[in-house]
Amino acid sequence: MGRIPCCEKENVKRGQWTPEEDQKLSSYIAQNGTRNWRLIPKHAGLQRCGKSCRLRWTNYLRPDLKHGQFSEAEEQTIVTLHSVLGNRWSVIAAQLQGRTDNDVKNHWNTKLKKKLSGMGIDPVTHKPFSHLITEIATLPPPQAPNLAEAALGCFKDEMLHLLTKRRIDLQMQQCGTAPPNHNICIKPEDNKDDTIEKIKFGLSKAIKEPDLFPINMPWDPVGATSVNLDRSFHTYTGSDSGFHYELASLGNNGDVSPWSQSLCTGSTCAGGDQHGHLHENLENEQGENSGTRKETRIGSSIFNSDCSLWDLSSDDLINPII
DNA sequence: AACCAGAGCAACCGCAACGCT
DNA sequence: GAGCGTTGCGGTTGCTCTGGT
Repeated sequence: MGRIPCCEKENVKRGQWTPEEDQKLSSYIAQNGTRNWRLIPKHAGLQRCGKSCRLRWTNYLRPDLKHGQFSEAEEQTIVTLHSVLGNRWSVIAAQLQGRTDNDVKNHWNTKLKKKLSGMGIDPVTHKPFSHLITEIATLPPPQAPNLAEAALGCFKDEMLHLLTKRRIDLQMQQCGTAPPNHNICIKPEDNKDDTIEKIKFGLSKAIKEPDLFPINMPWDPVGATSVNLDRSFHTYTGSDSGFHYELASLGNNGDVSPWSQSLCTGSTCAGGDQHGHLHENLENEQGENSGTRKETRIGSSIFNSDCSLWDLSSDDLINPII
C-alpha cells in the first residue's frame, strides 16, 4: 500500500539486454559490487530497473555461472531434490554448482517434466501414474470420483503428452469400419477430448475394479509399475467402454536414462507412503514454523537419518540446506 | 519459400520475507 | 513494534529459434 514501485515504468528499458548493457553492468559490479540494486542502474548508466539488473546479473552475467547443457548427474540431482522439496528452485539450484534457480526451473519445465511423464511417472508427486490411480481406487466411493476428477486436472497435460509423444498405438480403426459397440474411432487430430475420456475411463475402471490394481504395490519406477499400467490398460481392450486402445511403449522401454534407475531405488525408497510422509513432515513443519524465512522452512527433518528416500548423501551436498 | 507449431530460454511480475530506522 | 525499502523467490509471459509441412 502506497509502496513505491521498484522502478518507474517510463524511461526504463525492458526486454532483451544488449552486449553494451551487459558490459556496463558487469564492469560496474566488478568495481563496486552489488550493494544497492536500485542505485546500480543509475550509477552504471543503464536505463534499467534495479530488479532487472539484479536478475540479469544473477541469472546470466555472474562469472561463476555455468552455461550450457545439464549433465545427467545434474538432472538426477534435480529430480531427486524435487521429489523431496518440490518447486523450491533456489534450494535445488544451490546444490548445483553454477546453476541458477531460473536455469533449474526452466530445465525442469521444458525437459525433466516431460522425461518423467514419458517414463510414466507423475512429475508432481514422483509416483507412477498407475500408483496414483491405485491410490484413488482404494478410496471409498464418495471421495474417489471427486479425487479422480481432480486428478484428471493434474495429470491431463502429462497424460496427453505421454499418449501423443510416446507414439502410443491407440489402434483406432477407421470411422465407419468398426462394428457398432466395438471400437470407437479417434483420429489423432481430434483425440484431445477423447484422450481425456480415456483417462477418465481408466480412473473409473480402477475405482470400480480395484482388484485390477494391486494395492500396496512397491513403487518401482524402473519397470514394474509401467508394465502394470500397461497391462491394466490392455485389460480394457475391447471392453464395454466402447473404445479400444493399448499402450505400446509406456514406461522405460528403450531410452532409459541412467538417472531413472536411481530415482527411487530398492532399499532407499520404501514406497509412496513414505514419500508422502516426507511431504507431510515438510508441510507440518511449514505450518508450525510459518513466519520463519523460506530457507529455514525447508527444515531439518527431511534430511535426518530417517530419510531413506534421500539418494544423495549429505556429504554430496554442495551447500548445506539446513 | 512461406507458414506454423512447439521447444527453449530470458525476462518480467507479484508477493513474501528480511533488515534497517 | 511499526513502517518502509530492499532482496529473494516462484510463477508466468513472451520472444527467438528450429523443425516440420
